Amino acid sequence: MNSICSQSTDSEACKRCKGRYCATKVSLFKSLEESQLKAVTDRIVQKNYEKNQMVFFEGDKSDKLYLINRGKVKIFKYNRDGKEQILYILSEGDFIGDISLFKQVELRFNAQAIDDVNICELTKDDFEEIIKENPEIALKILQSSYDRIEKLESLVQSLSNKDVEARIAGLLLSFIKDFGVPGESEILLNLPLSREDLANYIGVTRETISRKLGSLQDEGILRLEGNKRIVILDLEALEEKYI
Amino acid sequence: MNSICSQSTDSEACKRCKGRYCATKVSLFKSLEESQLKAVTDRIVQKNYEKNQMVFFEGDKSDKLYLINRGKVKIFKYNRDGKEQILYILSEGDFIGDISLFKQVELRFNAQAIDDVNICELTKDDFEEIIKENPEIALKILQSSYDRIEKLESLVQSLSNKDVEARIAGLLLSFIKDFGVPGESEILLNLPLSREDLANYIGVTRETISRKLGSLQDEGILRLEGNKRIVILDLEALEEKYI
DNA sequence: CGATAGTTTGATCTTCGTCAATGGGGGTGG
DNA sequence: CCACCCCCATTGACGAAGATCAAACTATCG
Repeated sequence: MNSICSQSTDSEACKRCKGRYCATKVSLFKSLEESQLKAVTDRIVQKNYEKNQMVFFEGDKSDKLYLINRGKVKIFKYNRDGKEQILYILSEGDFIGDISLFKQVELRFNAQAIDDVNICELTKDDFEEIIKENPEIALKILQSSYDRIEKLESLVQSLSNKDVEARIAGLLLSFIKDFGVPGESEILLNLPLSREDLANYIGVTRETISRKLGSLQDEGILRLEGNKRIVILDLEALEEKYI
Repeated sequence: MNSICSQSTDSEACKRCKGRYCATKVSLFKSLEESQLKAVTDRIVQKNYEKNQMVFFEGDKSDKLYLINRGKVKIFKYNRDGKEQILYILSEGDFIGDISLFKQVELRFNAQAIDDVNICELTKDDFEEIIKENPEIALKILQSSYDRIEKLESLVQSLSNKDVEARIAGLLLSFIKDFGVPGESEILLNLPLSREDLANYIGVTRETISRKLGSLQDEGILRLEGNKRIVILDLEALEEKYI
């Protein structure tokens, strides 16, 4: 999912075209024809959220579909001890809100912008209208809900792992898959999350993350560059930690 | 989901009718008319699995839909340290296999009978045929996949809880919801799982489960009756532990 | 260049896992 | 009908690993 639209020029274009690009970007609408795409686009309202701003809160009435157009959004709940448990990191092309469209009336989690984020919003009614006109979208929703199930199952798998090092390895590997930039022998990883968020993802404290990343660096598996960049030096060794 | 068909008489009927009852029992097929129901029934193959028998294995080719007709089935994976991580407990009326029907070719988890189990099996091809004839089933699949997502999200929530007592409380509460029999002031809970399985569900050891259940008993919150029965004495206190 | 939020490091405490021994209940065979 | 056995659960002692609290450090941005 390497963002064309995250370049500034294109995001300019996005504004001009009133969200058309974001509709094409979302896999849900990829199959639509030009005219239908226009119908979707006309119903979309674009919004910008700046870094750390909340997109919605747990308990909010769920009456919209949110399509991520640019940036990243973290979806999380608070657990018993008041810490965030991150469930998903959504990027460009992903969408959320669907679950509640057919069933729930309240959102079951919080959504917060990680970057500066541009989101296309579609009301529940409009969305259902679109589905009626294009029933094949329902199948795509099903598809994407399976993707979500898979993500959750592997998160469960990871959380059930006692060994914290294995959990971190798993987290890094999944980030590499999503956001990694392969070099000649190394892989550059621009972390979308702070240490604290990393910790919240795999259910440990930020101190533990620090220590474990430190020891992975000592072992020569990776190199930490500032707070937001990690260079993976030995992918195989990292995979070994996870398996 | 209180089982009519788990009574012996009815399960006799099930055999005679060649699976018709199991088709009606499954929410997927509830909307079907008599004639369509018959079409489904004719394609179903019933199988019995005895306690602890495996229904399928992770990595098996996924070419069937499994509808639970009687009994309970646990769905699990093995994690890095070789222990089971239980993902779902399926009972009568639930089904599994759907996820792989449209996408994967390999099952991503193991299924094992907890009780003596009766399962109706439907091939992938037959199922797709049925969906074509009854498109409204697709929507039900979507619905049930949302249910699954909810289950997983709350499992994640629970696993991310450091406090083991809270995790156990959460597990008990979810069992109460599914299998609890309310009395006058107490709630009787017939556990579907062994101590070891309970432990595998929330990612701790069986010894820890024993100790924590013991201390909940000491606090007067519940009473242990043998290995498979728990009487909940103070539901509010239990909920307090979870919140 | 300085302020500040985020990160790392250290020392101590708590909790759960591990290993080993004991206990009990249900089913089977005498 | 009882005794025995086996499986499962419980209990105890100990150690390891991560949480917590506190302090030092550093990246980043104005």
